[in-house]
Amino acid sequence: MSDLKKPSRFEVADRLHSAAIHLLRHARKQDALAGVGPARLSALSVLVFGGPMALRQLAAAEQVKAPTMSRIVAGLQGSGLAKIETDAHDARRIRVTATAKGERLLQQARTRRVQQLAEILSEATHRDLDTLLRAAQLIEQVVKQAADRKQ
Amino acid sequence: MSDLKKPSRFEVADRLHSAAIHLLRHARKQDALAGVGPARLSALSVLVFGGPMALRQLAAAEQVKAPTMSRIVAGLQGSGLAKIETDAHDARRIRVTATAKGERLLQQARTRRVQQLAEILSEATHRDLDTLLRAAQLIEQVVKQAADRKQ
DNA sequence: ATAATTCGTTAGCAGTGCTAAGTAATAGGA
DNA sequence: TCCTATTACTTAGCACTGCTAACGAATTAT
Repeated sequence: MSDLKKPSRFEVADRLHSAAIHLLRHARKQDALAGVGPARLSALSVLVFGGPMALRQLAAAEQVKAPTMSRIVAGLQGSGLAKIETDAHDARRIRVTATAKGERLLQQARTRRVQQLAEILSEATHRDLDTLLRAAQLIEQVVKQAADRKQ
Repeated sequence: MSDLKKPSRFEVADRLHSAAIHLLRHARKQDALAGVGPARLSALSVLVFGGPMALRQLAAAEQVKAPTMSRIVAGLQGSGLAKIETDAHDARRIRVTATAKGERLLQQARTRRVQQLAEILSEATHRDLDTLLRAAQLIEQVVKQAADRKQ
């Protein structure tokens, strides 16, 4: 109960936006250790958890235009983190796949990021953690709903 | 009723990380409309809500190195969104201030961002909003504590 | 007075976003 | 079938954002 005020959606959205930015800035520090930029790391994550896919799909998943993803994939390929094959049914398409090295690197980077955030949460009580967990679940839920509404 | 399980810091960090990424991907779309890059917009926000400050302070607030902030401020100045004065007590320092134009632009961008996220929250109940607001406050708090521990 | 520190800038690199324009392959219609 | 339109990806070139290294100027400490 604590707060008597009923927060407006606008107020919540604004504070949530700010909090998310500040939170991710801390996680970002660890990314430097991976030796791979954030866009490549994020795309690699999609490949590892979503499986091989065409460039256009990958671009859509990352909400980025095709030329941008083309360069990201080229970078991943150059580092040996992903490989490109041509589609058997459509020679225009490519099939991007994470390599074993890519999967290994992603897991390490992911662990570092999460541990960095866990460290930040060291002052949080169990009650706080419960609130944060429920908030994270809510966010995933409403974001998914919003994405579904679009298509 | 919620959950009987006590969430670990690691688990909370992991879900929070994922939620923050997905949330910000939606907000990012609106930022393009401002005609000002995200780093400049964010720095301008600090100036508007935190008042005039030295470059070093601003860099610290944005968790960015001095040369990066130097360029961001130069960009803001070039667009007439901020102005630079010399500090009266210490001639090495500069005093960065948001202009009226900067404040106006920030408020517009802020409104767009907030409306975008508020739309996403359209399905959330008052109870959900309360959870999200408290989570946002907690995040800001622990991030601030982490930043203070460093210096 | 001199040395060390602090503040900000400049230069140069890498990465990431975009649009415009080009190439190659596929799909569709006359 | 052949010609056109569409789709998939790449290339080129721009702007923005992050970094380190190296510099000049001002302040602080010895």
